[in-house]
Amino acid sequence: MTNDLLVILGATATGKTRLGVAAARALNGEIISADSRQVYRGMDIGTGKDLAEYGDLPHHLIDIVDPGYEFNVFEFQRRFFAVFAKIRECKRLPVLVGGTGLYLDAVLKGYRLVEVPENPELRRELEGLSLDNLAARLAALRPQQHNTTDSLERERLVRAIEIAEGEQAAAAQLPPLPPLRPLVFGVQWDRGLLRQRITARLKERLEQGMIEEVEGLHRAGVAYATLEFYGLEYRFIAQFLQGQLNRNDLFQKLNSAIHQFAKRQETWFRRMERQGTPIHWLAGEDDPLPQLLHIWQTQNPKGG
RNA sequence: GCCCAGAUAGCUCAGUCGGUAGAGCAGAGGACUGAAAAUCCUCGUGUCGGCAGUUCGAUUCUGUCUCUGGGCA
Repeated sequence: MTNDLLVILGATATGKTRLGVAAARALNGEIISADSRQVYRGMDIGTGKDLAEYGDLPHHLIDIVDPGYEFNVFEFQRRFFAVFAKIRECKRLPVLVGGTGLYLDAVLKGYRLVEVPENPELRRELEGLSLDNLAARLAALRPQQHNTTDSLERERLVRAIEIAEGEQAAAAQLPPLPPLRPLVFGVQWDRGLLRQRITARLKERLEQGMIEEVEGLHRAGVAYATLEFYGLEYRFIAQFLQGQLNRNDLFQKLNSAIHQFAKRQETWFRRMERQGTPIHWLAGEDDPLPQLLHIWQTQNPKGG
């Protein structure tokens, strides 16, 4: 009972925030966000924070770092378990809501992530090596890499080597993660309808000043390269602001990039199911709350 | 009304010196453990506008019709 966790996942624009808030209200819960971009302060319209929807409902892991900071899965996992424990102490129900598949899996599958502090000795040793040598060294430690930029930037290469070596050293004495008893729901739409919603939402966001938001972040010191790495609205608007895209291309290209993103999210969720995480799918077209509560009640007969 | 150029995958177009065709984009599927809204992989049969002619064989040549641009009246 004390390890209960309600999870609501879904692609972008499925309405999972609204459902999460409604469910948390009904079940005496608090929201924990699993969104790799809503952690950043000031990135509001572009990440679809919907802050107004929460009202007085406590919500966590939103607006916790400044733009430019490189947040990551390890930090997410650590902060999640800290917040989870706190909410449980208050005898409330943690409601994990989000669409970042990697983050969801990090807690649901209990990724064994080791804290690897900076290693000055190793850094000194790597200082003299060329990029090629660093890349070779990383490749030896970790045969498959998933991010080509890791081998193009010195700073990231060094950090990647540091983590790979630190992992090997510390994996053995990793403390176990607290057990969870999750019940996972997914909000789902017909793909064509979801695309229509995304397009409509993009128009609204542009009218709400999304371009000005990105402009402001850049003026406040966030480099265009960083904004571009944040992807989607931040990437394409940064390109627009630098004169690389006209207004029409901004809309068209960003729009289909978000469509493609939604598809990738759904691919991840399907993979989660295949790998053993049961997901109760709810149709976004109908009001999914009653069905969610019904299933929740069935799984938790004591009520609560 | 006349002249010219088009009509090929959902869209933009390439191509076939006559043997039924291929790119980009869109779309679909997949991978994924320290920036994951990132990064990467795979997938292209469609009356080649309609009809008729030439030909063993036409999307490709010829005629004609329809439609779309542009020009001249």
